[in-house]
Amino acid sequence: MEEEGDEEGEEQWDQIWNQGEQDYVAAAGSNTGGLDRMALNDNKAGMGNLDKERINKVIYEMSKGSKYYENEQRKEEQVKAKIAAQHKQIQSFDAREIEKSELQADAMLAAIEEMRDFSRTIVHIDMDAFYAAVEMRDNPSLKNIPMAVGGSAMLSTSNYEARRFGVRAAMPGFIAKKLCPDLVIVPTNFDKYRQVSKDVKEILLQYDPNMCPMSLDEAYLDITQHLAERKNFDAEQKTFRTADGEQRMFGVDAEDVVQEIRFRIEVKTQLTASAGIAPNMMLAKVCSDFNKPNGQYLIPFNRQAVMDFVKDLPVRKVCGIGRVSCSMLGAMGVVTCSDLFRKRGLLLKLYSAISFNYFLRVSAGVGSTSVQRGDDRKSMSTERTFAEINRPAELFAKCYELCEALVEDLKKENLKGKTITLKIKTIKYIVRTKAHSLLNATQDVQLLYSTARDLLRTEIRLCSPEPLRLRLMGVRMSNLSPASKSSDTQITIHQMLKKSRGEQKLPFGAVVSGADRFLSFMEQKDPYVDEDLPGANAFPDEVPHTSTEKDNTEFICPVCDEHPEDCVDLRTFNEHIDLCLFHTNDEKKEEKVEEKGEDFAFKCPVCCVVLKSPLDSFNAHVDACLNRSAIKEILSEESLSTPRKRSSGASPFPAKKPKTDGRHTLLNYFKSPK
DNA sequence: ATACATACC
DNA sequence: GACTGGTATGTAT
Repeated sequence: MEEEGDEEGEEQWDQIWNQGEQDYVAAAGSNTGGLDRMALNDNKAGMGNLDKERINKVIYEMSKGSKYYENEQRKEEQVKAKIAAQHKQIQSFDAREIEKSELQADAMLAAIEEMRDFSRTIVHIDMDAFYAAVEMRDNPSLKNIPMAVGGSAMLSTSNYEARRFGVRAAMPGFIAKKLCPDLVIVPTNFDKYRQVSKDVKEILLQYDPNMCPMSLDEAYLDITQHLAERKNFDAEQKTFRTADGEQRMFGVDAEDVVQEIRFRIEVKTQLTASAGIAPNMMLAKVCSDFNKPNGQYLIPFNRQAVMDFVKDLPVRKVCGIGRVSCSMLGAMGVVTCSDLFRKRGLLLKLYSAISFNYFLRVSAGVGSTSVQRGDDRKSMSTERTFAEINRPAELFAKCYELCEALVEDLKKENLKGKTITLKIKTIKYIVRTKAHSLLNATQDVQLLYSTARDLLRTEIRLCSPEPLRLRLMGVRMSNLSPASKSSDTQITIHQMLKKSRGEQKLPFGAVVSGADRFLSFMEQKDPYVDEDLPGANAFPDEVPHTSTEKDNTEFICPVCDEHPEDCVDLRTFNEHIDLCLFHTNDEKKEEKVEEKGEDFAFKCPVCCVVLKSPLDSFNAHVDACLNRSAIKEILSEESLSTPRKRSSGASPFPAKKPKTDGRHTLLNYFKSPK
């Protein structure tokens, strides 16, 4: 959407259009402690009346010294280092090789020129300050006051009143409040935006059935076909009226069509949109920003017009060239698109073929003319920011929560995936990702979790004995494929378990969690009972948890995969996990893997069922047995309030305690806390 | 294949 | 005090 993080105000760029370089220089640390990336980002449009000095100072004052700011400094250093490395590389070139590269670049440019295409009319539609506009529409009292949509942690967008104060999308609410104490922050209402977006799309589809929405508030259209058909339209087909019945007839040119589209959007939604019309998507996108808000701009469909447009266009305006690329390019004197051409010899030597080709295309004003939307998603993920979590038990529980959420989403789209990626962000804002690919794609929570859990466990161990202190965790599934049904290996396990179930001691003990948010998990049906299969309900949920079973409640450690007998309550169990993390390493896991050769019938150490299945399936089974209850149990309020400590004892297990009688189940433990 | 960075909304 | 969440892709190893 146009209120994206690196974007800004929407007065015409007239002033800035021809002074990119100045802007770049001016951006460097004024009042921001020298940290360019902290500064208000105004490189895409003029923010004429803004007191940038003051705004940057406020942002800096609010941020300096924070963990966030320190991380930004770190990243800034990295970028500087990259620029320095680039500089060094540049110095190692001699003029002759640059000339040679220029010739090579010219050959590539000729090929690009060959592909230049003016046959398509591409339109980019972009709703103005979308979320804010919707909120203002539905609550007129917000209309003439500075307002933003989002929360105190982060804003999604702001209205134009607020932008005058420097309040913008991707700015934390508390800083925005500092910049503009009267700012009203309205919580996001996505359902509403989705509905409005749907209304807009309905209109757009009439001009291009293959229209490509990029988000709730923007879309690309190829109206070539419509323009051709429109020649035969009668007056009525080009006539639309306002709610008041006022009529308006539109012409047959691209600009007329876009006027019509924008008119219809406004009539239908009471919201304004801006639009760009150009021979390709790259240019159309830039154009839609040019006369924003509530305006449109067309680039004539000939080479000269395109080259004129691109000549002084700051590279930062181009979709795909962000803050960092802009800095890197700026460091070698590339600010406008024509600079990309001037420096093509150098760029060819510095950048990869992909990047260089992209730069050349940009310099020539050539972009994609095909608005086909790639309908195959590549990945799906869930991530959450939270107040610091550092205790392993809570980290594992959070991980499980995310896996559950992700699987729910996967199932909505009937997808399964092979590669699982765990993402963590420490309280210092350092982000790490760890990935592991399975042999087969899955959409099974237990299998997903068992993998994510291993990745998390490794991270916890890696920083041991220090706790892993996180502010965010995320789980992603990639390598996706459609989830066909019965071929899933999990089914095999389901069936096996069901077969043997009657003879087995039930694998799961009574499960109780003090945390409300896990109650639903506790109540959910046994994941190993597949209702779609006959006999699936032979053991309804209520039955397994007999009093006998409860008496056999076991605490399963997510680290060592054992259920130490002496863990009779959550406190001792937590101590066990901590010790376990401290004392064990991945050797144990390696051993286990070796044990499991091909074609090896293996007895689940938890539920005693003998399984003969692929390693991943077996692991899934064991992990399910191990974790179904354990992860939840350890999250009680009691456990959370237990001070975190690691004893230095040699044994990974807590001191042995006498086994309690049947009444000392987790359930009872919580019903009558000590 | 994995890790990390960049970019966009 | 306090700085998102989801997806794609490029780059390096």
